Amino acid sequence: MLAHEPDSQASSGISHALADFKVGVDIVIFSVDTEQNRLLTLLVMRHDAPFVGQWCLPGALVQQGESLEQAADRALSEKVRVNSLYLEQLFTFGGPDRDPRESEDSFGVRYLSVSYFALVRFADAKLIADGVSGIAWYPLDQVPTLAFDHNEIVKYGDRRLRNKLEYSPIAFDVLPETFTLSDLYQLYTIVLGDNFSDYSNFRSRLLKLGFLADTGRKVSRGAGRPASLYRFDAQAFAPFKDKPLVFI
Amino acid sequence: MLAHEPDSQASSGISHALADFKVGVDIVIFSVDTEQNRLLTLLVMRHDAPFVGQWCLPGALVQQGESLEQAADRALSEKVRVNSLYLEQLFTFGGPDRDPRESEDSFGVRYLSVSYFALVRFADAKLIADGVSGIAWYPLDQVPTLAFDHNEIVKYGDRRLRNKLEYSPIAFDVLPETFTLSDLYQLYTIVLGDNFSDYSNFRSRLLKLGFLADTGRKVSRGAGRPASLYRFDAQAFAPFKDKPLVFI
DNA sequence: GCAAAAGTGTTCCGACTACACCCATGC
DNA sequence: GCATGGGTGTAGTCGGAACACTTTTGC
Repeated sequence: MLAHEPDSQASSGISHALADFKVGVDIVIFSVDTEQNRLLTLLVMRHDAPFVGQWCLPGALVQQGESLEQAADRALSEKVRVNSLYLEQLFTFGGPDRDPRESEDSFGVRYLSVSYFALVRFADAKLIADGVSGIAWYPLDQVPTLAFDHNEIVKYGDRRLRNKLEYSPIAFDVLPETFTLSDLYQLYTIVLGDNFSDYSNFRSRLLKLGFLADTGRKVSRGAGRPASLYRFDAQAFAPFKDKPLVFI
Repeated sequence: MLAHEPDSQASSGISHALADFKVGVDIVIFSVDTEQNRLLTLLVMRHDAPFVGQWCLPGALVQQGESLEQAADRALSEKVRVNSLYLEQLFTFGGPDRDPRESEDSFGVRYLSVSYFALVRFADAKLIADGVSGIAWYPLDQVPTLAFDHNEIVKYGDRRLRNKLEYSPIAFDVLPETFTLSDLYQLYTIVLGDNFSDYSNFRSRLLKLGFLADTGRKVSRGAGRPASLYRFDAQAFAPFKDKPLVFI
């Protein structure tokens, strides 16, 4: 970047002053509650102006010496304690007037948001309740109106989630360590909507690929035949890396 | 973004000061020279410090009141005059120490780069030679060492180009208004490498999809049977929008 | 036994592969 | 005529869709 120096822009007449920025990161954190078959996203309650008392995405402003990813990690770990984590940059929103604080101090700084997309395991994600700020998992279809342009970011994250699910093994970052094939199928159904595939076809396709290892253990959930517990075998998956469209 | 106020970070001890940013946009501009079967990217010569005399991507620093996309558009139109244009955000690079200017003024501002990905038609892309700065199309496989982390951005853009080509109609933003099926096939071959598909199969698959309209005109290029000129029919393509994997 | 959930197998059909072959032009 | 590139057709094969069926559990 930065092919042009600040001075090279002063050449012509009007208002070519560079904008000053603060940079924030906002994270759409997804998780799946396999018990209740719900796709969840983490929201926090704002307790400062602007948008006091409104829900928004977890986020943080980038500090000196801190990388974007570090800031994202910090924002996340302030809100929830996790073991495994998938994190990926989403999109950068940087138009003027997206943050009301800009107008307050006129020539002041502009706020730019680099959004991130995260996946965590629901079972081992412990929310950090600090007693002050509200924090909660919201089913994706019940997300209220959020502060700033955060609804747009959530929508963007949802799109990415659907796409990723189809051609990369992120499902296993959301599922517990061991899971049944029904769990896996449920997950796909929850995210991609019903009738994305027949269960039995889904089943045989995935097993044929050979990176799901049968643990030998079985689990019985209410009535019906007990299901085998599987484990994702990263070794066996390696050859599929970079290859398109493995799932679904 | 910005769930946390600046003051909320001053709570604990050490250096929690927010970083100050200038934001730049850098564009990887791709074009395809169908005459010579080359995939090209546009580079400009730096004539300011740092990295004087080195090639880099076209870019600009975001000015007050300007959106990211506007800045990208400005950076592009300073260098090349085009009719049609495909523009899409790529990735945001924002780690500390990616720009040597940061260290100069110690506590000074940090430079963040939002990279964009652009496609233009080679035939009607007129480079703007201002007599001072060098500017040139480089074959992608001959791109030299660039200033900053721009080589990384180019690599990223190349990946995106390959992916996009497979499931969206961006090819028609690069090809001339009318083109032969060989032109289209060449384009895919140039970008994706040889033997991605048989020509005759590629041909019938695309024609069957029905969004390539035969103009009735033919063109003869040297020996051999003249080829029909086709046109991309956006209307007819509409139903395929949002559907996965149409091409290849 | 019966319902419920897991797991297996089979048939059908469309799509992609890999060719072989025909057509129109320049020289 | 013949080389060159454009365009058409076909047989073989692979994989997904749909659905019927079997197995193992709880009650």
